[in-house]
Amino acid sequence: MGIQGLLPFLKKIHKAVNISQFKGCTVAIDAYCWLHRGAFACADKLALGEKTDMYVYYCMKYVDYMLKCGIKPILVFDGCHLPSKKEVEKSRRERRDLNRKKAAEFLREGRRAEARDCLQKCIDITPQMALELMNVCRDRGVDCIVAPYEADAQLAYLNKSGIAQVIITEDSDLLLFGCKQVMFKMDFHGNGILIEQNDINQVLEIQQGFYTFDKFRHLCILSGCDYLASLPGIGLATACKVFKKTRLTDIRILLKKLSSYLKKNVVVSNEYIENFIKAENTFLYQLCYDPIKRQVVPLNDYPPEIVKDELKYAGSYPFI
DNA sequence: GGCACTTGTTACAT
DNA sequence: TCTCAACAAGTGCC
Repeated sequence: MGIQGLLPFLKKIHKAVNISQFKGCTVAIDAYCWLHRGAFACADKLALGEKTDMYVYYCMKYVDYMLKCGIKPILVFDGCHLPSKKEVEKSRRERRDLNRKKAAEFLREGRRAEARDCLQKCIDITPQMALELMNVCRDRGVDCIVAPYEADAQLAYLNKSGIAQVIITEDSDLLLFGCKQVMFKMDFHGNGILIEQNDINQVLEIQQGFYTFDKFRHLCILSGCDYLASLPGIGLATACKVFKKTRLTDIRILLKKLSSYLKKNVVVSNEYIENFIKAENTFLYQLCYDPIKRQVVPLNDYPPEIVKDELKYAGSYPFI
């Protein structure tokens, strides 16, 4: 998930922080991360359909800690699946089904430890489980937002618009969506690591005056992301080299010249280039909910030259 | 040696 | 019928 290896790649700019440093701030949280960890503890009960709300109280432990620190938490949940992710969803479901069948097999043979192992691999967070957490939060006066599409874009919107000063997640994609401050790996003591957008070029080392955030987004997409698989043999380090060499800003032209930058033959089809643009549009214009205006808006304003057709598959064009 | 990619382990809690 | 895994170590390529 996210960008393969992005967090270790940015190690140089990791800052050890404690959430209590953000006293007085509003912090938006990728609720799925906590739900998933909480569900892990009761994977067997969930898989066997036994009643449990352990995952809700796991999440509330974090919420209560933040309230105690004088922080205002906002929990953000995923909404609709992106049309472009249909195939991914299908393969995940198939993998879960397979593990569920294997678990049943192990149980019949009395091999309980192996069965539990498989049950943990087929954890899925249902909308029902998310709803239970939302209900407990709302009873406690804690705000929750369900994103029109992915929570990632919604979290970025809250951060960019100044509603939330910090984002808590485990997904490196949040940096690509344009968050200013993202905290990863937060534990029960509130300890975690902070990555700030302003520090990114300390790692990329693109020549002063030529670095833009667009280049960071481009090199991440090129290295492979959720919306577009990488070209064979290209990861973060190789993608970064390309953007250090060139001053081209037109990504279509840059991609066509990829072979000359890499000094090896890479096939860049027109289809790949079009899919690259669609992937980027998903990072730029995915639909979000503005809780102040009370309406659905794109993460960033549409530029005048945008081609509506390119947005259709990206959950970024309204009224489709 | 640096890099991309594969594989095995851990996560949770009692 | 129901929402996303991440990391370290090891391998093999250029």
